[in-house]
Amino acid sequence: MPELPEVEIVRRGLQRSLQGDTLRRVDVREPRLRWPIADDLAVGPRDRALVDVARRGKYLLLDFSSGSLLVHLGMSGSLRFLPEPGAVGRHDHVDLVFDRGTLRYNDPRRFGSMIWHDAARGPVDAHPLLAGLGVEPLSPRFDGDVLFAASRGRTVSIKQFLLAGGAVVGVGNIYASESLFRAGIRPTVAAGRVSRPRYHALAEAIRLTLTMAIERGGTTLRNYVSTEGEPGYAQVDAVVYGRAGQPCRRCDAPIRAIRQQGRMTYYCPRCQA
DNA sequence: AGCTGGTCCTGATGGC
DNA sequence: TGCCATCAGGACCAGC
Repeated sequence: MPELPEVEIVRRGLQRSLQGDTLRRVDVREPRLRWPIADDLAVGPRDRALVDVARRGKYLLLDFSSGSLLVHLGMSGSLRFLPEPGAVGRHDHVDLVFDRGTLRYNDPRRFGSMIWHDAARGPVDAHPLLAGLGVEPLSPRFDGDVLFAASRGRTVSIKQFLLAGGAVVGVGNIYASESLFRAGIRPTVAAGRVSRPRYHALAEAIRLTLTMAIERGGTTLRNYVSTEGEPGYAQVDAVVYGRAGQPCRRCDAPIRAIRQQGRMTYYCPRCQA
């Protein structure tokens, strides 16, 4: 599934090939995504130039002068840039037709979303879906103090605390396990009971894990992502994720799998005290 | 307010 | 071989 690194790679690809280009038409073949695609999606950005492509958490923000197109890839969404549109395939739900080519949205599970935010309604950062998001993990503002401060008094596990996105965004299920392993923190410990020094280690682990994945992904994936078809690089490189019963790469103890809030978590019972 | 569990959906997987 | 049940997962949301 697209985690933050993949979304960031898509963002860069979009910027490279479509920035400055004019959107002429939106073809919606299947509006039933996480929320039904509204009619204004086809109207708001029409005949406008794509000014910038930004990212907030796992949301892509296609910024036009008239507003922003919010795109979330959900679990199985992907965007492909096609100079020539070609035949429409299964789950190809939306086409954004630019002068230079077509940006095609494909999403088998339809957990993704496409939402138009008109500039007249204020800055896109204030959009309800974005307003409550935590700090960007790759920004200079992100460090252990941010996590420490946000976690005081919280009784949920550190894993759930990370996943919730209120403190830091973009740490999905895979990277939560990976980062906690690197920081030597047990996923089940209450967020409010983790010390400041350990949060500093965790923040570094998160930054490192995500940065490495972006670098790796930049060479592994081309241009536009494809979530389907390509081997998930995150899983290929996983230290603990998906490795239940296999020896810890650091200490050889068998990796343990547990379920937290219905999500799988993997950790080393010896390295993560 | 914080926390839990439900929900959407389809492709992959495994048992029979 | 085919069919059916189960599961995975992002993130919002209702209900306590």
